[in-house]
Amino acid sequence: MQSNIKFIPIDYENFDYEGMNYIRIIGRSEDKKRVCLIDGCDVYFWVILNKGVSDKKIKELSDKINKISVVGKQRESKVLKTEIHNKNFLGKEYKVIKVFISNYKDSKDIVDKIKFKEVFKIREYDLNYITKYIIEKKFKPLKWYEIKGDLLNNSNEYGGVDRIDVDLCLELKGIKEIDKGEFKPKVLAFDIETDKFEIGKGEILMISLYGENFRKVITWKGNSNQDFVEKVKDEEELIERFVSYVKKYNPDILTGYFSDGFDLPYIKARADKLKVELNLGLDDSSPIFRKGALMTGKISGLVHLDIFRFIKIVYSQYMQSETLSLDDVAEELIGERKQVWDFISSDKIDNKKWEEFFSYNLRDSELCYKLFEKIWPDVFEFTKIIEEPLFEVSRYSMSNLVENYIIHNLEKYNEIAEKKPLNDAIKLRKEEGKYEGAFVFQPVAGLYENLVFFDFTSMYGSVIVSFNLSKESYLEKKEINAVEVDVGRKVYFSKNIGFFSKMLNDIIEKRKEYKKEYNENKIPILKARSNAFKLLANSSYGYLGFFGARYYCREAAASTAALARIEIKKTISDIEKNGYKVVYGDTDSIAFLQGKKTKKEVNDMLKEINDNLPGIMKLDLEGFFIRGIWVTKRTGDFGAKKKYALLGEDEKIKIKGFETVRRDWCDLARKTQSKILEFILRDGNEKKALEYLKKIVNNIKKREIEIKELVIRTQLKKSIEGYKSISPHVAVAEKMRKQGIPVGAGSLIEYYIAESNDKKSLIRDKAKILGEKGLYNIEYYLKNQILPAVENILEVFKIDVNELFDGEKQKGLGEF
DNA sequence: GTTAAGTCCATACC
DNA sequence: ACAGGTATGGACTTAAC
Repeated sequence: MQSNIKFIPIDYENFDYEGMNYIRIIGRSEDKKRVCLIDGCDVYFWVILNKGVSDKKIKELSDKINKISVVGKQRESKVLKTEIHNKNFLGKEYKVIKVFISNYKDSKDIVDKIKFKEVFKIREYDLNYITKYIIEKKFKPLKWYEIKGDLLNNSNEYGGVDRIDVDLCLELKGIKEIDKGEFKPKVLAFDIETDKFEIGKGEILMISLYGENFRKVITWKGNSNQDFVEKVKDEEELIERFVSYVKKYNPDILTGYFSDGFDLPYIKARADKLKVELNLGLDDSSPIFRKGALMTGKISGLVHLDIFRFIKIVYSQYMQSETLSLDDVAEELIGERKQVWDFISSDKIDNKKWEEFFSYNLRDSELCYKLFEKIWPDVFEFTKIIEEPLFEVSRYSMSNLVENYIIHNLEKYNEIAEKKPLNDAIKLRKEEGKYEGAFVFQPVAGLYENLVFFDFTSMYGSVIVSFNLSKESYLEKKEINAVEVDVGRKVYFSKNIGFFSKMLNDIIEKRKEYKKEYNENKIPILKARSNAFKLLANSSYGYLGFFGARYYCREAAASTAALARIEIKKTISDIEKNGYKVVYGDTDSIAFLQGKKTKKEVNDMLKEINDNLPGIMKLDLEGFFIRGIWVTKRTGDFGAKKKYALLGEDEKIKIKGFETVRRDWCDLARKTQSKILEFILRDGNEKKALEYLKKIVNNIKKREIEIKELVIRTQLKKSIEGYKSISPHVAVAEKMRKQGIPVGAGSLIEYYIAESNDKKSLIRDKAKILGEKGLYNIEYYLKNQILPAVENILEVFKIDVNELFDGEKQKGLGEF
């Protein structure tokens, strides 16, 4: 029986049946039914032949390849057929043999048997089946299709893989992409509370769930009068209830915050220990964990989405939050906070406290649900643009996103994909070392008035496109008409525009287009679309220089930086030739003094510069600023780079690089510095700033400052054992560990510096955990926090803060 | 034992 | 290991006396 339905693919999973590869796709129909599709596609790779191999020889080779088979433990795999094609590889056309095989898992073994001198390269045997399938069938994640399929409910075909909990299961017969726009998945958020933070230790105390018209806290602790709390008899039952609620709610997406690294593996570990089945999958399977640098938990049939992972990659660089904790992120993205709760040992919790704990737990799931709604447009757009399954895209690193975009767009250029570098190639690439990067203008410290900022839009991306810099265009030796770049030695690039440049140009064009669309219609989905292309454009340069990239090309990356240096320096000198004084610049931005010139004159100059920029490069007006301050380095008497503060025409202050924006300085130092910068920028002089400083210094001395303003936060970047040098935060982390507080790579260590009798001791010996008794160290906070934060700012006004601090010593409290 | 240079480390800018 | 290089500056470590 055939069915025709409108369908959106959400999750893809491959399986083997009788030695062949198949795919199971889970998605929704237009009428919100959960549908499973079974399908398959050809599995093949390409044998690229050397130039000049005769047709007769190619035929011979094909015949030999056709006879290859490998016998493994699992199955026998063989070549099914071969075809001869003309395809491009790195921009050059070749005769290639398309080799179809029975099982992609054995492709490497088959490839190893193809050893003929006529073979130039063999490629695409390292693409995974799902990627191949999506490319082959053009059946893309999160796009709507009209599909045809034969009913396959609970049959024995395909070994019974269709026996899963869905409304409809079809053997796919045909697809047609349709334009049906958005998709609102059914989402369930979850969060657990435990009495230990380490996976494999402690017990699950409660699990909360939050969905549309659904909220629940399941627990075996305490007694509750709150309607969302459900009490069960023990932890076993807690896990069982959790599973049954998930199944009943029937979500497309189960989401958590850091649930890859904590919630899901924790539940799994407890389920294993208690011998309870964690059959969350639609086929009743348990989550499968992949251990890498980060653990990843996959549930069959529904998408487990860890919001933290996506935010870390896609949002974090544009976020203000100092940590990626649920509390900070929720505050910044949706303006809501977690419920306050101090963790206490579960045996010390009384009934009233349990009630608080339950609602705390539910609140976390609620925030998670709301965060999901907030990030969904971005996740949705990225998935559609990258064309990889949602589960993967939500976890991909930036390089993975770029690379998969490339792989899914190669067909337009008749290109065969380059292979992934193996370990030895990666090692070699790493040994090549760094290359010279961006140019940073040496500023002169001072307070400047009426500044103009220009910046290049997507500078590196536009350099790559304009000069055609990529692996395919890179020439081993000089050729006529080639682009020559000096990166310490001369390197050359062909002027034949390659697919990499074309693709990147396309990305930049789309970014422009969607940005324009968004400006005309400010809806989240358009912003997400524009943002996704911006991110892709901005990271393609990093991708060129990334050792793990298929299209890694150190020469192209180095040339991009070199040409960007040349262009910004040229532009600086153009601006100077127009009679302006340039005061700063970093990579793609230039700051100069407007002087007596009008805004129109500035804009005219901008236009003229743009008329003469190469290729698609473009300089933009970033803005006009009323004042700006640059300071000297603490060591040396010349201006510090990457540290400045501006007052915009909109009266807003922008602070870059200063301690104010560094989270490893105490709040008091940061606040004091930002106030001082603000006084100076707004008033144009230092008088009020100095008064303010004196007040703060006085307060410190009188011990009127609260410890919480003096807390220093430093992240532990690796395990405690990994440190060669024991800095204060490492010493504090060690102390915490001894007290049984869990700390590890990634923990943000909080401490303050206390008074100590031993004057010679190191700072780390005076560092105390919050809550540890002690008086804050006046000398430390004056000399190591406040003074260094303000010294170079006031120096611009010829004020030696040291004198104030020291003078005070001689005069007693005198002046202060 | 003290001090200056060197190293490690975290965090920022773009 | 999971985009790149450039830069500041604190605190510890080490070398030199």
